[in-house]
Amino acid sequence: MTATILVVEDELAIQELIALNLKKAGHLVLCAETAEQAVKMSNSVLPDLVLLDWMLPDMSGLEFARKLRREERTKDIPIIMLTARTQESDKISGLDAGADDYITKPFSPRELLARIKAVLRRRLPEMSDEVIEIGGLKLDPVTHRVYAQANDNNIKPEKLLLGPTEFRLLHFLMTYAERVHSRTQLLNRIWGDHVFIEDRTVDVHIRRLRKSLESVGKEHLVQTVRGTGYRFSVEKSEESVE
Amino acid sequence: MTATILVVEDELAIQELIALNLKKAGHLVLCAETAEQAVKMSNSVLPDLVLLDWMLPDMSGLEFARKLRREERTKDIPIIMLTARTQESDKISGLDAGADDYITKPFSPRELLARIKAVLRRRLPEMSDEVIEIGGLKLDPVTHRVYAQANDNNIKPEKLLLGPTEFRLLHFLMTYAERVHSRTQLLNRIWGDHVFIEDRTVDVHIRRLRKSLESVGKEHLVQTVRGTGYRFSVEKSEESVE
DNA sequence: ATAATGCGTTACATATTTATGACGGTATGA
DNA sequence: TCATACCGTCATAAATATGTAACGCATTAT
Repeated sequence: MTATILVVEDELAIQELIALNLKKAGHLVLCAETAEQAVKMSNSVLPDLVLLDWMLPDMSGLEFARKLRREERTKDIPIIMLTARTQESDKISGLDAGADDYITKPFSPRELLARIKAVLRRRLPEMSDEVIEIGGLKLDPVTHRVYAQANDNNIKPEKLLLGPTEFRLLHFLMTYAERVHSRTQLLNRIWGDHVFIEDRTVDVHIRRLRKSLESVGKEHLVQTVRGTGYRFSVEKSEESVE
Repeated sequence: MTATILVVEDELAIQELIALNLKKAGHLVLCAETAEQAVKMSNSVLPDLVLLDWMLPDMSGLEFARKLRREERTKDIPIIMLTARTQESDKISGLDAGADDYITKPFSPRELLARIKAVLRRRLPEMSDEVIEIGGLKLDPVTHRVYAQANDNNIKPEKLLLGPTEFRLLHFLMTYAERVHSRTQLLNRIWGDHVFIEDRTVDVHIRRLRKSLESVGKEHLVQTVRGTGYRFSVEKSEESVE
């Protein structure tokens, strides 16, 4: 549940307060007072979510939201609007601009965190800390552990040891199970978007992940789709008969 | 859960009503009509939680809340704000200066109690005075002592000597056993939010904690999760099956 | 069939992250 | 006031994770 959150708010008292609460919840917080700052900031570090004040000195929050939505790199970032008003019309146009949710001031930190969690779960499921269980594998983001249910049904689940990258990789693949991801997609989502890394590196990490899975006989879950990429799938791919 | 609650409310009828309900729920209640009174009161008896009316005759609730947050002794006290529904919400500039929650009047006693309970549990779960016992370790918040049950079953439990920080660290980790915490999270929750302390310092305290645990052969309970943080866990993080 | 492409696998140098012991400063208490 | 306990930081060692290149096999295209 640790996300990078960009807070765009001109009232410093509020900004600080929000930042405080977000940090305490374990998020990484970036702050900006103006849309201009926010743009710069999001250019260097791509946030996972943007908390956006409705009224900003230089550009309206609405406008900034549109800008985010227009650009390829940022168009998928969830946005939560902060507004002091309660008028229905604001709600409409805020959501229109592509905001995922909006909160009217004043709001409690609890409400804020709840909304953030909800939005993240909706837009970036791999960031929510829910346990994922597929194909006899159980991955728990909170305890950071992966268990494999023994194939020969019965008996204790075995614990799986993974390096940091392999853990994220598996988490991502399991979150979007059955879907094929190109190496580039995996690099962007798991390594980050600014990195310059060889596509082939993904192969190696897939290899390492598989090796760990082999120790519990689950290597068939990570499948290669030739010419396309990789996939986590419960169904066996090709080789049927043995 | 018995807590000392300071109620700051100038309308006596409401104050009394609240006090009545809180007492009935087993809390110890302090009442103040003005911020000035409230300050005096909190100087003599440190409350566990403050119920604060938004509008006060001498000082705004907002200001009082800030004052509480500023001072070392009171900065961690949870605050719940009371606001009248009739007040224009956009006059309330932003979050309640660090309020943990807020309730709009009129509210039901049941709602009030529920929020109080939630805030207390959320804000200081590791402050509840319950003895925690996991993995052969027994930590008693009241006596501020930690005992280790000897591994080679039966024989007297050994007492464990810990510094203040190590005690809080262990208390926190045991409270949220099995969960992984990043260094930043640990700093925020155990040291406090405003602190400017190196992440690496956590390592050192973990080291000191482990050293103490070694003396009773329990050091395996505090585990490193590379790239993420630390965890208190009963399960060994090493290999599982052979 | 042969070439071209894609993938799996391994080895390895490098980078990153943790562990640890030492040090100076501060608070605490006798 | 002196002694002790604690704390935060640093330097260095140790551990382990990471990205690449290289090579060989498998699959696909020509």
